[in-house]
Amino acid sequence: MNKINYNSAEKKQLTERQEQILRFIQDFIKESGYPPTLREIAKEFEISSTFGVKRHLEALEKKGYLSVESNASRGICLTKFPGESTIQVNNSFVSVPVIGRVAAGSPIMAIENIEGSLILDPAMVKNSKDAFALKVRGDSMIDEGIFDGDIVIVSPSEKGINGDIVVALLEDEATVKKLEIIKNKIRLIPANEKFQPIEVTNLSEFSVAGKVKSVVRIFN
Amino acid sequence: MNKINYNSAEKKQLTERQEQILRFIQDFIKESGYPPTLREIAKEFEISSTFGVKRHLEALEKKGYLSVESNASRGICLTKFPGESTIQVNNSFVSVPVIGRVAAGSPIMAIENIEGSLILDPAMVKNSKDAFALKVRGDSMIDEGIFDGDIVIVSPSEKGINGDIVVALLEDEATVKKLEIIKNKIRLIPANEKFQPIEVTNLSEFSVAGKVKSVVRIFN
DNA sequence: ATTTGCAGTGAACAAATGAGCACTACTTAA
DNA sequence: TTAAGTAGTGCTCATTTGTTCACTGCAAAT
Repeated sequence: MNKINYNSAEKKQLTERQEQILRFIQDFIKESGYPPTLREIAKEFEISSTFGVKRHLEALEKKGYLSVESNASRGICLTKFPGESTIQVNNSFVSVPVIGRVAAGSPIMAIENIEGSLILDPAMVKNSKDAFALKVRGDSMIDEGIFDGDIVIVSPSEKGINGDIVVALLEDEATVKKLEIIKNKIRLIPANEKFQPIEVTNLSEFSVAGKVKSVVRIFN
Repeated sequence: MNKINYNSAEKKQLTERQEQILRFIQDFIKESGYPPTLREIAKEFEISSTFGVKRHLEALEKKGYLSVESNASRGICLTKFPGESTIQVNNSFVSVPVIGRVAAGSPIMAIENIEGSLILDPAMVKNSKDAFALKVRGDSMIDEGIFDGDIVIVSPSEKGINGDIVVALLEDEATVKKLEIIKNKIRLIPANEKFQPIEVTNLSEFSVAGKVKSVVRIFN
């Protein structure tokens, strides 16, 4: 989460001209579907030599805003929007299934349970294989900012450590709670004074479906 | 000559070859950021003449899958996505710019302010053109489940009605608040007892950047 | 049997395009 | 003052790239 801020600190400053040109390139691609040539950029800014443009591109490339393919016409590739090396803008995205109800005893990813799918940024499911989304019911986590109707993104490959927010399967019901592991004792802590912590005694009826990686709320 | 005036609404059938080529072009653009040349396509399919490729493009153009700019290198434009500044890469997801700080007086979408991009499900930006994402600072909306560090997705085309959560620009600062409009009086209501509602008196220094469509929180 | 549409070859040509050099001019910082 | 960074001109040159032509082969439809 702090990642985005982190990079902005060392973000390379653009000159007035460079910013204009970068903007033009972005708009051009938006309009045309392909990047402009050196001469098309030159014409826009009334620069009579392609060489001048080329050096602007080199500057933008050095500062990490785009990359230019040698000897290729229109070989400009926006490195995305500035910053964030971890998020590849290269149209990579993640589609996760949205789980509605968790039926008693059935595997959580059973097709019957899948309500739809959600396209997400890779940053929201970081490193997690087979992530899925779950609609939250109830108010037990409002103090953590997870409300009734919110969607949590769950990484089933991470079973959670002390302090993590997890989706726990307890007696065939799925609940979102904070995991507390102290001296082999497991407790599920709600984030709402009105609810009581749940002590896990019967381990055979308890499992962690996965760790909550992110939360999404969609206003109507 | 057969009639070509088929209904543009119905799907034009592609031949095996045409479909392969269309797919290749889509992938190429995704990978490189710019469309392939005739020769690059020819090489991929081991076609030795650019003419063969050109006629495939003409076929795809007639069938409405793309358009080709005459005499322009890499002048292929997929007709699927006429995107606005919110880059609609295709129908399945949306990429929105993430705004970090909002510099005093500067336009909110100035490049300096853009810290990255976020790929989202269209459902999260519903119908909104030019949507953007904003990182929230401060606790003034915790009762609405919007925490410090959360990312709100903002639709700038909607200026908000009474009761909406909006991003308000007040004296060159952006804040997320609940909008209250009663009898020509505008108030910004925080969702936190510790904060006081803000009465908007000086309309010249007040504007609504957009309505909050959704909230995203990413755990570390 | 003939036409029509699809798929491709090979070559020649012209236009579009990127690369490079030498030189000018302005600003800012050491 | 000198050096470095930015912004540009005018001009070649080599390459890339789209355009076009005549011709082949195949399969399905008429």
